[in-house]
Amino acid sequence: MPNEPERLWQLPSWLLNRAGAHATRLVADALQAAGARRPHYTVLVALAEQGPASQADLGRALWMDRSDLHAVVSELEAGGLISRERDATDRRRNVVALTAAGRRRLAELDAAVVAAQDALLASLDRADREQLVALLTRVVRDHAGADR
Amino acid sequence: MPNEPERLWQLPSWLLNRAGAHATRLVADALQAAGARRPHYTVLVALAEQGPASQADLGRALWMDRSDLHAVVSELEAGGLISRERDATDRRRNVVALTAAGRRRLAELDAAVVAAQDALLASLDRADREQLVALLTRVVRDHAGADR
DNA sequence: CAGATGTCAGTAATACTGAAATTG
DNA sequence: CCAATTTCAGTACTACTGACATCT
Repeated sequence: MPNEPERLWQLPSWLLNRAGAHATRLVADALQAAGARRPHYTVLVALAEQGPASQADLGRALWMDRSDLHAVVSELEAGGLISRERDATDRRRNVVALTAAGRRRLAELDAAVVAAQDALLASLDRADREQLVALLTRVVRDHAGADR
Repeated sequence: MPNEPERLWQLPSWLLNRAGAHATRLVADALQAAGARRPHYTVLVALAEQGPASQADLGRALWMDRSDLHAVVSELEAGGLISRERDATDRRRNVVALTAAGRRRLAELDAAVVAAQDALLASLDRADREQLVALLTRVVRDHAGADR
């Protein structure tokens, strides 16, 4: 009979991984219905908020590897959701920007992702959710100083 | 300049994934120094707590796939940390149990994992940590009913 | 020359799928 | 016959590493 190992249920890293896997599944399923994956959505959100940016800046803002970001940006460009052009003032950089189609697609994805958050946190009321977000933010921000 | 997209920092699933990735890295590094990986530790903990169990029961208790569990159990057996024998009363099952060497190894790994938790939650005091564990437990437990 | 950027190839670890063989 | 268990082969996604060419 499968008992729940209490030591694991007291281990923050294990709980984070389990909840994270759960979240990943819910969000991925929601995005898949719209033909996108998690990193694609993340990049679109960042571009919508801070406007055009280089791939290196996006990587630092999103904690994504340059290499993975390159693949995602290429796919988004192929789908016409973003534009990618050489920066005239610094020709090492690509300037990545949302297109009108990208903005429309993001609106669709947003609805799906919001619904997934609700499913994920169904057992928590509004105050609990804010508590959780506040605590996680501190953990993530604390680590953010480590690399960049 | 990489700004932080506020919408992502308000998104529970994103925070969970980031904090989870952070936790995974810290724990994996700690375990690697002792020559183990995360699932190995998890299986050892479960066996130490609930005693001998079949692979199917371990999988359900730990939320691990049968297929992945098979690989982990094989590696632990090769290292002499667990024993694996056919169940005489139900010959479909393997009875997996800790060996003395496994118990010693677990004690070493425990120290490393506890240290990793401290590094992970460095920015939270004791009350905050308990709050976080309580909230995550509710999220995970809520989802637990979904499959098993 | 040192450093940043984008690109490319490849790897490790996790989560998962589908199927076969054995047993209850 | 149906269901559970173990085993096996293979896939998808994420995270990461190392290298290279280009540009500042």
